[in-house]
Amino acid sequence: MKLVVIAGATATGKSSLSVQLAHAIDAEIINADSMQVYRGMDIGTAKISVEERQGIPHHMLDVLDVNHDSTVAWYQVGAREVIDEIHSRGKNVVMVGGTGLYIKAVIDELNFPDTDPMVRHTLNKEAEELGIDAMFARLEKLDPAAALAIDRANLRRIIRALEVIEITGKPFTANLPREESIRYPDARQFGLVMDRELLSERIDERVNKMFEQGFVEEVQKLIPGGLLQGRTAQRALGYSQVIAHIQGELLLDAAIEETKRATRQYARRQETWFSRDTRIKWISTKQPRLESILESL
RNA sequence: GGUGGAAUGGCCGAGAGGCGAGGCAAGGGACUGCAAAUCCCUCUACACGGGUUCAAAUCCCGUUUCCACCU
Repeated sequence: MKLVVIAGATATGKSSLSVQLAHAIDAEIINADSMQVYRGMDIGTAKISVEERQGIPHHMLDVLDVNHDSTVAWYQVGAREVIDEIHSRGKNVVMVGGTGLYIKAVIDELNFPDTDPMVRHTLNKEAEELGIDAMFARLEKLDPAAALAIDRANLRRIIRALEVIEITGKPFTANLPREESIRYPDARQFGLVMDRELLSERIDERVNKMFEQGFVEEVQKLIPGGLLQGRTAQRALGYSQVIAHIQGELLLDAAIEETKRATRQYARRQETWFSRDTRIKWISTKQPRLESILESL
């Protein structure tokens, strides 16, 4: 049974292509977008509508409430279960999305040591009191290899490394596999590319449409559901800007412009991430997408 | 026409004789439980022409443009 991945930056047209592909190879779709997992976050995440899904089952989509946090570890487990379940029914899988880490976590043998809220809480408190330099110094002592890999200014990653060391009693780097071991060696990955200018135009268009379709109202409706309580959902592109607008910190026009800008920057980061994975076969706008994929399967 | 003020990198914006503020945008990059997150790097400007000075974005003179006010 096949596992086909469609990756690439936002607004490159992954979703609609994935439906076509699913039809062509008798597959079901698994979402690999960290924000589209949330129920109710539809307009702002440019989530594919039910009609557009054309009857193809979509998994890992609309599975989390906004007041819960999505994490890679959670996604990894869930997505793998779904993949194996679909395969066991004799169907293929198309995994689509722009969250590179999520895709990698599923396909490759990434293992995420547990997290402990108490440990983390203490570390955060210590960081506040002692400062980031002290935390980095501690990491340097406990795990020099990790300190080398983590930027001294990136508190979030420093704390996670310290957390893992404390929980497992082993250096953070000990948990990382030496060589690439792959969970789904037969997975085929495709990436959609578009030149910056075109992508930029598409992003602007898409964001304008979001606001016309009632993005602000969507956010307003999500707030009673706990949007502001969770850590991840409220930071989503556009959502954080709209929240700022609702709270009177940002004019509507500014929120729109900021969303466009932030989305463009995000697209760049996505390209950087995906460009590292040499297994990805890139498809440009000049090629017939569906055909190109079907040919190389 | 007169008087005064201003002119700084793609944009905003400090500096007021000698180490090229900073922010934003843009570009590049990192990435193993918040990843649409978090973080790193790069981009050498002072309107123009003269002058003073060892040294001028900073002082002086003129030119241009803009803004105020006056007639």
